[in-house]
Amino acid sequence: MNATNTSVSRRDQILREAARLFAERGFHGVGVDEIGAAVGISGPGLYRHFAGKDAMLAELLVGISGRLLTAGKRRVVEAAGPEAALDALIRGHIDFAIDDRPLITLHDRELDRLRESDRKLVRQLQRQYVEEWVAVVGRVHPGATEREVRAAVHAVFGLLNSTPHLGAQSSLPGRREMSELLRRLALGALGALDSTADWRVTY
Amino acid sequence: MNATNTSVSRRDQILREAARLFAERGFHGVGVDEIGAAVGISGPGLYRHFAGKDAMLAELLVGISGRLLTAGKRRVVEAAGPEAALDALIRGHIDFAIDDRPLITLHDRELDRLRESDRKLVRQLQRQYVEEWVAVVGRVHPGATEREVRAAVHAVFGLLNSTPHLGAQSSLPGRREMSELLRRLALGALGALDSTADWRVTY
DNA sequence: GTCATCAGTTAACGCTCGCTAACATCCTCA
DNA sequence: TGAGGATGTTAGCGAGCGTTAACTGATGAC
Repeated sequence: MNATNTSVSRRDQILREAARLFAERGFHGVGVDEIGAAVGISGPGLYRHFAGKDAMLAELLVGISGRLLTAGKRRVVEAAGPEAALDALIRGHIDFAIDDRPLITLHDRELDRLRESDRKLVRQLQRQYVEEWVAVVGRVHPGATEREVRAAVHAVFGLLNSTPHLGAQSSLPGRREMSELLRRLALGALGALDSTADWRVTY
Repeated sequence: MNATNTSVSRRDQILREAARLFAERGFHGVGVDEIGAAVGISGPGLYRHFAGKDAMLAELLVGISGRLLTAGKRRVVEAAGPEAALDALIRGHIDFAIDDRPLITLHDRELDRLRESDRKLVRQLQRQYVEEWVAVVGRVHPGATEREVRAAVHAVFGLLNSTPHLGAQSSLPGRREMSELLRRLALGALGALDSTADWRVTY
């Protein structure tokens, strides 16, 4: 039992360091020896915990996709109405983006390095997550076409996922301030879905 | 002269295919043989045109960064006022994002694979481009702090650069429609910089 | 007509990488 | 006590990589 606990903790430790390294230098740019060194063991020692380097990436991507979807679904059903659901989706996504920066980075960057079966699974989870958003945004902004909504949702993902790209500079807002700002920006962007015309001629 | 023209054209052809492959499978995930095959020659034949694989990536990243900055500066000085300058920056960035998808992808993904000198150069060009945006956005939305403006500019980059991530699905808007939508979303997001409070209590 | 240059080829080198094999150590528990 | 599983280690393999070397054919200049 204690051995099992130690093992799980080691696994998680490896996954966390692997995610960080993959995000920093790319999947192909990191060797198993480096991952091992990051947790204090040698490269081949990793094979006591994972079938291979691919398996680590697969577990990371399936995990983040699944958690995003699960949390998103829960937040939507618990919300009082569409506006509250949208706000909850935005807040939840921001928490993921800020707290799990490396995973968010990997999530849209290294998907093609997976075996086909894993890639299909991750794609399916991602698609369901997008659909969750599209349904909610479509109800909050009924004037927009579904194609517009779908593109806007992807664009808002890009907006919210921008945090990992700027590495902890001092000239940036703190966590709470950044979270609130991203939320306002996302709501502002989606709010533009309502105005179908008259955007060109203000000046 | 004719030989030089042929050579330049070949160089550009190689750069275009290399950008596409790097964006698809990552810098480390593409071999020189594949790049050569994409333009109809063998791997080592590339060394008649480039010093190495690194040099191709460097030329791509320096090129896109420089062109973004140059076009951005030109658009700002040619604009009638801050609002027009911001709109011109947005339109210009969208054109880059849509027309040079692979380069936009590489631009924020493979920067760390460069030699230090090249990386410094690209970073400097990127920073100047960001400053161009920050100055304009700060004038259009004087109520926001500079930290907010800076984070918002990065977020809008993420929004505008989201196009490359969705690969030409049929359920998406066409080029002109997508361009107009992205512009509205970006303006909507930045518009949220003006409302400092009262965003939480609408429902 | 010859010769230099350009643009390509194939062969091969040295290095790195993911992974396996074989062995060592510790912990647990009957 | 001692057998066995869990978790490491080091050595080494086989493949793939970027790059260089040596060579070949075409083309244009004098």
